[in-house]
Amino acid sequence: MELTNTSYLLLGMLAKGPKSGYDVKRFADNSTRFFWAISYGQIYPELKRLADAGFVQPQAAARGERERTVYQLTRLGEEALRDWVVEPVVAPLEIRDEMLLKLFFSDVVNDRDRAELLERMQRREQDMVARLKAIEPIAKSEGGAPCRYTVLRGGLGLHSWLADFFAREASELVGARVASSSKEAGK
Amino acid sequence: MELTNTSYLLLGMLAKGPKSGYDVKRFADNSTRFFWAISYGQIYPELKRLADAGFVQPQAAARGERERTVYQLTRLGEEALRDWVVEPVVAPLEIRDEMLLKLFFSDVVNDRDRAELLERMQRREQDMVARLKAIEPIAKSEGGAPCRYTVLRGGLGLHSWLADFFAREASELVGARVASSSKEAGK
DNA sequence: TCCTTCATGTAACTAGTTACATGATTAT
DNA sequence: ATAATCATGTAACTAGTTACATGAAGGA
Repeated sequence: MELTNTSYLLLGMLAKGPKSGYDVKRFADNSTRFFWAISYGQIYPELKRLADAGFVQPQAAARGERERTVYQLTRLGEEALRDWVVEPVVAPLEIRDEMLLKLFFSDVVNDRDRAELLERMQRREQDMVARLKAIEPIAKSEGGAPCRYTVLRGGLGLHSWLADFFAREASELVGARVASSSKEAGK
Repeated sequence: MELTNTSYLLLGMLAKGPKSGYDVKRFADNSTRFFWAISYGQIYPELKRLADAGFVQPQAAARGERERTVYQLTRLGEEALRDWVVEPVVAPLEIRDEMLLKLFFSDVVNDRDRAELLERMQRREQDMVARLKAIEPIAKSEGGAPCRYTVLRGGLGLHSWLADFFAREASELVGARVASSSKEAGK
C-alpha cells in the first residue's frame, strides 16, 4: 500500500498515543494545520486504509452510547513512520498565498490601495503570531515532544518576520505618499 | 463566469503585455511560482475560458510555421483584475511542507537523524535563496513593475530567515550532542 | 430547553498535477 | 545529426475541500 504524506501525518499523530479520528483533527488544528492541513474527508477513510494494511490497530472505545474508535500505532506503523522521517528526500516548501499574488500584480492600482493591501497582510501575520503564541504554553509543556515546540518557534519567527516586512513596506509607501503630497502642496 | 485566483494570475500576467500560454508559464516559473504554482493543464484551458468570457482577446501570432496564439487583456479583463486586487479579503498564507511535517514528528528518531534533517532543510532554504538571488537583477530592472521586486525581496528575506533558523537549530542539536558525549567521556 | 461539543462518516465537487502526444525551430 | 527549446494541448489521475447527514452527551 502506497503511503502519502497525509498517511504519515496520521501515523505521527498516533505515535503520541491512541486517538480517534476526531482527536486527530482536534490536535492537528492546533499544530500541523499550519504547514499541513487535513480534513475529515481524508482522516476517516485513511484511518481505515491504514488499519486494513496493518499500520494501525482499531479499538472500540465508546463513551456511553456514543460510538468511538481509537486507533493505535502497530509495530509496523512505528517502523514506517521512522523510515519516512529519516528518508533523506529534499521536498520544497510550498506556499500558496492569494494576497501575495495580489501584491505581485498591484502595479495596476494606486499607492493608497497597495498600502491598504500591505496593511491587511501585516494584520493577517500579526493575527497568526497571536494564534501561535496562544498555543505556545501547551507546546512548550509537552513532555517528550520537544519537536513540536521547535516547529512552533519556527512558525512564530517566520510570521513575525513577515509582519515586520509588510509593516515596513506599508509605511514606506505611506511615507512616500505623504512626502510627495507635501511636495505637491509646497508648489 | 466564476474567476478563480488562477484566472487572476493569468489576467495579471497579461496586464504586463500580450503573452502566449507558453510565455505565461515561463514567466510564472520565475516569479509567481514561489507562492502560486501553475501548470499547462490549467493555463491553456483557462485562457480559452477567459477568452470566451471576453476578459482576454486571442490573436494569432505564429512564428514561421509554428503556431502561436497570444492573448491580450481587454478593458473588461483590466477592470476585473483591478477589482480583484483592491477587494478587501483576508486570505490565509497556506504552507505545505513535507520536511516540516517530518521535523514535527522527529521525536521518534535520534538527535543525529534529526540534526541531519535540519541540515537538509537549511540547505534547501539556502538553495532557494540562491535561486531568488539569481532572478533579483531581472526583477529589479523591470521598469513599471516595482511590486515584483518587493515580493521578491520578501521571499528572499523569508527564506533567509528560515535558513538561519534551521542552521541554528541544527547546530544547537549537534552542540548538545557533542557536549553530552564529552560529559559521557569525562565520567 | 437549547446550544455546544463529541463523534463518524460520505458524496459531490474543485483544483491541480502528471504524463503523454505532436511537431517546428534553433543552437551545438 | 541531435539536443534543447518553442509551442499547444489533453486525458487520466490524485489530492483535498465542502457540505451535508446523523445523533449522543454535557453544560448554560
